[in-house]
Amino acid sequence: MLPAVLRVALPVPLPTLFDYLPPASGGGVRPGSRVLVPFGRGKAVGVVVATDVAPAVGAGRLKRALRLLDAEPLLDVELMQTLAWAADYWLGAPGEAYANALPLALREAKPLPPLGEETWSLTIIGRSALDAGSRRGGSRTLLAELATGPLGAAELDACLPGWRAAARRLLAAGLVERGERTAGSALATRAAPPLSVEQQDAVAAVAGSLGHYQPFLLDGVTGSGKTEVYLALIERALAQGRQSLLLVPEIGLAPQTLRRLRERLGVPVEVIHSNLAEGERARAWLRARSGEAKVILGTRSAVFTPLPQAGLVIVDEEHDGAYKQQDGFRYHARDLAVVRARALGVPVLLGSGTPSLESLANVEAGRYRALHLRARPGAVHPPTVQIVDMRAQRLDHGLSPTLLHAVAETVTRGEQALVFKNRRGYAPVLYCHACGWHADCPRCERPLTLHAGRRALVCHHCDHHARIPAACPACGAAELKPQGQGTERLEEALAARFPDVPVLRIDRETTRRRDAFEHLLDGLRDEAKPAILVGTQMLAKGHDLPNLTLVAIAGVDEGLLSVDFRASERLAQQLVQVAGRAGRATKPGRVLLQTHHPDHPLLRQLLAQGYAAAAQSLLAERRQVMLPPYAHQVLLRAEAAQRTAVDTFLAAACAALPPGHGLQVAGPMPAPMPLRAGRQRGQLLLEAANRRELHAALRPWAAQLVHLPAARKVRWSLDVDPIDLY
DNA sequence: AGCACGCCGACT
DNA sequence: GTCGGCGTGCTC
Repeated sequence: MLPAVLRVALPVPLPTLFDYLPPASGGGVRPGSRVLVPFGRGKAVGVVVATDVAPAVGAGRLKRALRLLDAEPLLDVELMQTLAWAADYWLGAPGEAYANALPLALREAKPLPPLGEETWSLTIIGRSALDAGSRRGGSRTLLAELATGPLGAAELDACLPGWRAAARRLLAAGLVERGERTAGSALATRAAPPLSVEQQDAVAAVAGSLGHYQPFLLDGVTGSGKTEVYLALIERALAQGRQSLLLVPEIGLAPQTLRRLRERLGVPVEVIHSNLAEGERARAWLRARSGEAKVILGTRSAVFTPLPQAGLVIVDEEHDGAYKQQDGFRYHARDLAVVRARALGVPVLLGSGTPSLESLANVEAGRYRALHLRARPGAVHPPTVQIVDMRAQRLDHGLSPTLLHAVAETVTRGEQALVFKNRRGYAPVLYCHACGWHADCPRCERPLTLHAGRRALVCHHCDHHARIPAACPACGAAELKPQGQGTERLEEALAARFPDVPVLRIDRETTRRRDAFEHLLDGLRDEAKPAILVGTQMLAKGHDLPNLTLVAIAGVDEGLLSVDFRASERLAQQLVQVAGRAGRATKPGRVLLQTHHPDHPLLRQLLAQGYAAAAQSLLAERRQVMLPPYAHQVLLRAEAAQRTAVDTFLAAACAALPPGHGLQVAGPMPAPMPLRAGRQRGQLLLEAANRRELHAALRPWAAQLVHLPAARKVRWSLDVDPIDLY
């Protein structure tokens, strides 16, 4: 009789699973349990995916697993199936899919951390200290956060980074105390605001599907109250004792969502994202697994949270590219959320004011049901949008008189203006008027961005830094001119123009510290004082600024001219999202859009008919030329120091394609950025109208690539449904 | 991905 | 004479 053999997924980027003899201590090994195994010269923690398999290698090569780590499987059947599906679909290494699903702390051969969560609360003197306002800075903020009740460490991490220092001080002073929270601690709840008819309809539609799989696309403009719909549905799920998973695209959006969830639902909300301390992340994951956690809020990786009592899955801002992992195991959390919902037998709600063309196509095909929120309850009128033809105006650092005039009017009224430019730094090019030389990155052959504040030229592709030359290195001319505008330059120009109004720049540079962003915005939220904000797309998301009435988009032409077929979709989404910042409360909003292409059909249609119509046109174009979502793509990328290594590998990969595959093949060809960080880059794009055929052909091919001799000389990756073709 | 083995340069 | 550079090969 054959010995019982375990098949184990190990955290290595190989397409293989590894077979082991069961640990000496005997049975009880089930799929979903972790085992510690000898691997190579060391040890590794793996997940058992099957027991009693026929070994894939000779019995003599089998090693014995060292130890069973979980008496009860850590991953349930549904999650195991979903992970297997995901590894197969995204042509990933199975071991990497499992590694992605487990918090780091659970990938170690240690006992599981206890489930109870560290909590902090105000003492009586703490409350009087808060009322008396005797503390300052971080301590004061922490006291204020705790005023509504005890908070878990994870929640504090999310809403108040760096809170531990303050907690230590306040603990020593006896103003706060530590506790431990287990299931069922009731929290204060706030009553739900009355829902609009549209919101009620949306809630009723999804609630009617609780208990079985049904995807919904909730299409609601900024300020239309999508979050209230989510909250009402989570309440319905809670009433049935069911768990809800709410995904948001980035950590920055978590604190405000968390605050609202916490205020409204009388249950602890778990937060899972990659900035969380690993111990906390593991605890939150385990509380979800135990069913104790009823509401889980998280970013991309939270899609792997176990949900034994799942009731509902929600993906907020579903169009956001942050849901796609861009290295290693390249899964898409939104798509995986839908697959999980199907496996779990629960409804899934994808929400966005600017839905992805993929989701709109799914509505069109009858796979998703569409729900609409058209009204903006908070706003009297939708913002008025006006195109400013830059060709007809004399520009001051890229700002037209019309734009400057509008900003002046706004701040004179005591209101706030946002100037949007999706470009960091001072100027994207440093240029010599005498000979035409411009500063290029030696490792990417792309223009270096001038950063005046840092007194450096910086490559935004590889972070290469260079000194600013005093004279033109080519012809010796004394004067080099910055060409184009970044946020830094706009900030300078606006500060010079409006010396009496605070000008705040908000981009990756000014918000390096995680809390800085929130602090900057908090200062603008309450008081009705004028200000000018200059920023990149960081400002396009979330963040309610009631006194912001003007959004001035300083330039979008890069998006109109890009070769990437997704650029126009992204541009439309970005414009609508950033325009949505204007006039959210009772004041009417105004949007100005500077462009050199005022007659561009996309802009025209977006303005005249809105996002939905523009998206339909884009979809029609995609259909006509058979691009996604009407065709399916897989991209093989490769890079190496030598171009020949890249070419050889891609040629070999191309030759290895199964004969008669019926796929469209583009390439091998240089990547849109053929040189990056000193490495030569190339790609091979495979396309098919039918996803099943594409996968059938590529599955064996992908497994074969690892064994190509040429593969060892390059760094390569496969990207299924790529969203970026750089 | 790690990790070791394995052959060729500048150092105590 | 060694320490160490990273090419190549393997992991059940």
